[in-house]
Amino acid sequence: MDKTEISTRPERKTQSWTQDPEGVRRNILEAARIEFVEHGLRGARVDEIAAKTATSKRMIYYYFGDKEGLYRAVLEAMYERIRSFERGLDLSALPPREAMAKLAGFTFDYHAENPDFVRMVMIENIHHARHLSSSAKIAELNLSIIGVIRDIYERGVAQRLFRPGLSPLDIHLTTSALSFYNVSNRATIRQVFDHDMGAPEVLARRRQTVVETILAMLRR
Amino acid sequence: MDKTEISTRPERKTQSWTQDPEGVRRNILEAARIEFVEHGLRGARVDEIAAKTATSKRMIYYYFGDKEGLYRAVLEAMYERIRSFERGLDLSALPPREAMAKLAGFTFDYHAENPDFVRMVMIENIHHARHLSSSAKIAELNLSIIGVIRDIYERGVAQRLFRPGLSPLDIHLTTSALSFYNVSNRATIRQVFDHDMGAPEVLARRRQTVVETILAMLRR
DNA sequence: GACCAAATGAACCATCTGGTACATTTCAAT
DNA sequence: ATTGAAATGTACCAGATGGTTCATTTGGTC
Repeated sequence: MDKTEISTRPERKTQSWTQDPEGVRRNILEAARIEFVEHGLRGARVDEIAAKTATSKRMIYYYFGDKEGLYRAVLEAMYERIRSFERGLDLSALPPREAMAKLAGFTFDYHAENPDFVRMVMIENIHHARHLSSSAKIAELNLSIIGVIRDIYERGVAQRLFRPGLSPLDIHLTTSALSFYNVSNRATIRQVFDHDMGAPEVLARRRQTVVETILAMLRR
Repeated sequence: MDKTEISTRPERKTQSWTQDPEGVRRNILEAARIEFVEHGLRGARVDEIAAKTATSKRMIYYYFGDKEGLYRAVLEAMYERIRSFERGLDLSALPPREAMAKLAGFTFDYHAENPDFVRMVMIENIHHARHLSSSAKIAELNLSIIGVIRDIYERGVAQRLFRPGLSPLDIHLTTSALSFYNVSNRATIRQVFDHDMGAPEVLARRRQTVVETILAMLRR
């Protein structure tokens, strides 16, 4: 079947393996995540992803269709992951200020601990979020965080702890921005200010400032 | 000199033009900016840049060496541009709170009005800011903004308007984050929350919240 | 144990893309 | 007018890269 006879490989023309579709899928997804996060959609090389895999490039196309299909799969998997973490929070029992501080702290920590997620969101924004279109899961995820914030905020306003007039989205955007930026812009911040936002002490200090800022924003 | 005789072009084998090195340079830079901002470093196509140019691909390599050289040139030009705007501010005459509000407002507006700059910074961060290394101009630029903030902040602390204990960089990072995020993550915010941060009313409202948040952060 | 769809391997290809070779023209100094 | 360096046009290429073709194997089902 080989068109060429000059192969230097041994006589073996066939090979054995065990089937494991789900394992192969996960394995590809993991390798792809690393590559896309590091090099972006266009910068990532399919051959390089395949090389990092326990299987072959053939399998990438078999399971994911094309490069963009693989990218979308990686993106979805990352968004699904964050949801599971968020569910672990139980804020409805805490008083408003404590609840908000805990939520802000969690958001800050999640971003700091998951730079891959942050980079993926950056990359997706560069591409105008065109791969994030028709995913019901994502809508659900984010509606839920808004709901959590609304609950805390309304309790806080009712107790005259928070100033009225803000929208839950305002609060979420502020929290996200202050959590996202340190990670997303870490490289330019280091170059420009010679200040490493990834250093533990720096990060801890920044965390406190961010939480305090959120609370200051809410104060009457 | 043509190796092929099947050209369908007219007999003309030579052509006339006027020399204009600086114009050509600027023209290339402008076309490159558009392409890099839209597609990123790897995504941008040199042929496409050349096509948007009044001249040829040959000139790109003549003036900028290679694709990365061109990218660096675009990046530097954008950083230089923001400096000229910043100089226009005169904040030393204003009282601390007003000065800080004006600075925050300016920062917010500059980001909102220059999404190209924001995208370029995003792209550079994706690449770990490796093209931003040895530029003295950039260091100077950013040192100056820190100096401006320090001046305002120290006056505010001396007048017991601001709480002590913050660093100028803290304040700058907060201002930047709140100005950057709306623009950098506009695409995902729209997809996820069905909320367009680019709409004028939305932007104006957000601007006010951001300025208020900065002031709240500083308040004793 | 025959059979078939799902799963996998290995080589191959068409095209895109950054970069270059070479000839030619402009412009300023002499 | 001459000349040489800077500037420009045209065609071309080598390698990288996304994607495909074709054959083969596995595992379950009857």
